[in-house]
Amino acid sequence: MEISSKYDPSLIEDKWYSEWLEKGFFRSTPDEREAYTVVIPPPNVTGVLHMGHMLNNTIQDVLVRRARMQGKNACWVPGTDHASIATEAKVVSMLKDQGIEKSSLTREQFLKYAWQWKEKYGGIILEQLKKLGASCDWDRTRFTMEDSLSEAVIEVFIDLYEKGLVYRGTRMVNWDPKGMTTLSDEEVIFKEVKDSLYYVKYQGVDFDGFLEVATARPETIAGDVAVCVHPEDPRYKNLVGKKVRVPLINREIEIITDTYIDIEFGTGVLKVTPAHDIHDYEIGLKHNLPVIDTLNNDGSISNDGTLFIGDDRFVARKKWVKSLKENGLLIKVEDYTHNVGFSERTDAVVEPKISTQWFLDMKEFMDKNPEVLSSVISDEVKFYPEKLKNTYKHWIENIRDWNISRQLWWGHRIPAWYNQNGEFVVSANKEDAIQKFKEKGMDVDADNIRQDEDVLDTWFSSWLWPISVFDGFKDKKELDYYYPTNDLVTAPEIMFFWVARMIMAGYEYTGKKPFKNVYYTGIVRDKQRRKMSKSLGNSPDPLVLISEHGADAVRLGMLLCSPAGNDILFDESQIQQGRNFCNKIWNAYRLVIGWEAENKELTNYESKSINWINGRIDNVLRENESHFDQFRLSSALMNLYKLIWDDFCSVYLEGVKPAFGDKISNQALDLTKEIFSKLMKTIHPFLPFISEEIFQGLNGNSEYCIISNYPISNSENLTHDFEIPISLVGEIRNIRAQKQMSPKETLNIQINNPINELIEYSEMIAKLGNVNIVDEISGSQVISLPLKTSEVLVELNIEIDKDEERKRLQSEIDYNKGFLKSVNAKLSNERFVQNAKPKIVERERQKLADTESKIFSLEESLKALG
RNA sequence: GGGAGCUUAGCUCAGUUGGUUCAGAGCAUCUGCCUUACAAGCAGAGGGUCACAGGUUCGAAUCCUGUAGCUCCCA
Repeated sequence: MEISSKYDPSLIEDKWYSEWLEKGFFRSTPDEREAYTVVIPPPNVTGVLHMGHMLNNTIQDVLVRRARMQGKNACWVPGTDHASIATEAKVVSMLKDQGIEKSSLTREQFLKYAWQWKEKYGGIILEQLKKLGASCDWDRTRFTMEDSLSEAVIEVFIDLYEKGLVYRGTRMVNWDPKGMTTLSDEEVIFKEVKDSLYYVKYQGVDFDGFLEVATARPETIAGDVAVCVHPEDPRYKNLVGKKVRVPLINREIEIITDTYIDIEFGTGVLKVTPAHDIHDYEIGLKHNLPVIDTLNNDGSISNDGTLFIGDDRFVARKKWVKSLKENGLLIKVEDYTHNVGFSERTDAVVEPKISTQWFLDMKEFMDKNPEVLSSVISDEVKFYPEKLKNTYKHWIENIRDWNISRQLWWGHRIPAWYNQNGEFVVSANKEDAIQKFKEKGMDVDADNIRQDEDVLDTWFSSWLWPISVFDGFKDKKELDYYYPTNDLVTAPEIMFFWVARMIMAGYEYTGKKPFKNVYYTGIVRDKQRRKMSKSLGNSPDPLVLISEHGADAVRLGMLLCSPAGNDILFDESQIQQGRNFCNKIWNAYRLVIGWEAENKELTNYESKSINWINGRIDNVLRENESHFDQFRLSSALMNLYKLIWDDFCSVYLEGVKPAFGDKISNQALDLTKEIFSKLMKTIHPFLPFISEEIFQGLNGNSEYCIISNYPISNSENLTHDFEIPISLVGEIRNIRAQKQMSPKETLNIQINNPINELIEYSEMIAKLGNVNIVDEISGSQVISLPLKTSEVLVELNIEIDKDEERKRLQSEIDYNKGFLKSVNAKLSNERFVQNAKPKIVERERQKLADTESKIFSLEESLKALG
């Protein structure tokens, strides 16, 4: 049978994936084995796969596959998130394209469209993950808005309300005028923006002249209720308590004092606009000032804004500036760089806004659950990389109440009910609500009860994910087995949104941590370190990459360049490297299955080689255990890459490969296949498809790589006796390259005083170096190579430049003498000999002896050259 | 403004309690090879004052202090 020299992943990937599915290898049910659990960070239900998902899910799959092969009951739970604001925004824009305005629809009509959208696009991303090879238990696929998970969300809300942790309150919140909803603090992204600072005249009422006020937001002037100066500011001391006129509006406001004011900033005078700035709001509360809200929910000027009513805030700003100028009230304009908050989802400039919302009292919550912080500090929940512990600690220690209501329709509707008097109760349904109103002695008219219009923050459902995917709020059976989960693989940017809150929910509702380890991946960037994004067009389509190069190649390309905790700089050439590696393995496979075997003795050399390669494998397995423990997957993969390519292919296979026309002993062939199979198992978590294909091919399709036992390191000792022959081969090849001789040309060498290794491995030296080892070299053109106490003479068929050869030897001697000097210096330093560990001193003595003998041998060669 | 971290080869990064010839790996580069598994390959080579300046030590890429530059997080 002819097998192509080019590995074609398209021929096998789908085949194996469906076979694994069919055999149920991904499925998990509780049994007596140790559980290994991972819950997927649920992607947005209508999202599509991007490079970040690829990295994230490849890592999870590597961990899960390895655990499965280690005999654990591996359970990887997939699912999607309803992503309230993102999905609603998509549906709104889809409807707009069809000429339908959201405002023209009832809640029910809108939700119908939204569910249709979800049915159509929901879960595409999960299908895409299958192409990557993700070994999730698909029977367990969950969705944050399905019935069971929704019930858990409502139950938790009610519970927290009854515990007094959830409250309804009027606060200054972050308002997204584009999404028309509030945002949590975490959903606000601060960016540095170049703006202008306007210096405006506030005319005195009961004094001559005016106050000069610097502001970046002239469009909010109509909302001014005071101007404020620092009590110690000598410039304004005698004006305190007097009045000024609001520019253009002419309303009179008082000059007050507060120590909040920065004397250095602007003119040292602040216009106090409580409706539109958080600090002004606080000053307003302190001084009992009124609130004038000059903006509508969509960011346009409200009736209370007096001027430019209905204009967008940024349009109004320009008009205000123009008008101030025309009226001689604008003194000057300065460039001003400051940080402005933007909505994470819609990128609109966030407006501080006073509104009534639902909050979770975080201080109280943390007092009740101190483990949320202590578990991370003590590594009970371990973060990789560790440095993120600090960030977490800082956030927790400065935590603020969590605004959990959103002015959206797509999501879990808040289970609060209002009577005709505006009083409310919290309960799961209307019937219970009526009951509760009655119990509390409040008026209740069944026809006039209405449910809160708002929905809950998406993260208010995701924070329950590790519990709710096992239906842990109803039934503890699966929870007891799978929870706490083992590893969470996610992006650092959602540490506060999600990771921290899962830890909170975990301790509140199970009394336990939700996971043991959190591995934060980096952000996928392009070669110029730009974040991959749709708008930049620098993000390749992962599915195209998979179809072009194969899933294995993509996985390897992603992982090779993603050291733990670092951003990954993605470049398609890395995937080519992955593809090349697959091809290398493929060709090794072609070689081995093409060998013809016959019944003969295993040679001494073959058995040595087998011992050596097994030792190498054991060594890598041992190193990789610690790499895996530390989530250093790149290092583990690189170890395997070199093990297979350099040790197995370039040294082992080249060494035992029978000469043209010869046959190999069947014992050696069997052992080689065994070694190859072992390597395929070892690499399987990284390259699941090609490893399964080759593993099955080597073993006559009798068993599956995916559920085989992951190899463990058996021997403690790596055989080092290969090193000297290999280094000799290297030197011979080097001479060949320097003299520009063909690799095809066989050279004669003579070994004087051969040390053991050179005798034992003479066959390998001959093969890999393409040399004949003879007793006595006949020619006169000879190069000498000292090797420990032996000397190797290489006979060349070309004239040797004796001067050049002398130079080479001399420089070698000089280098070694220099080295010898430094070793001697150390050893003759009494303080070194006294203070250094004996082992270190002994090492230095050994170096001294080795170098002396090497110099001696080099000098002999130089003499021989005449 | 507050906090955390980083700086090692052209690029991306390792470097574990300070001590093997410790200055490494992969990629890239250069040279020679279509050698019977693989040119998606084989063989070989070059390349770094470990950001800078001090200090501790017998010994510093590693520990301490300062300086510069960069990144991230929070307000």
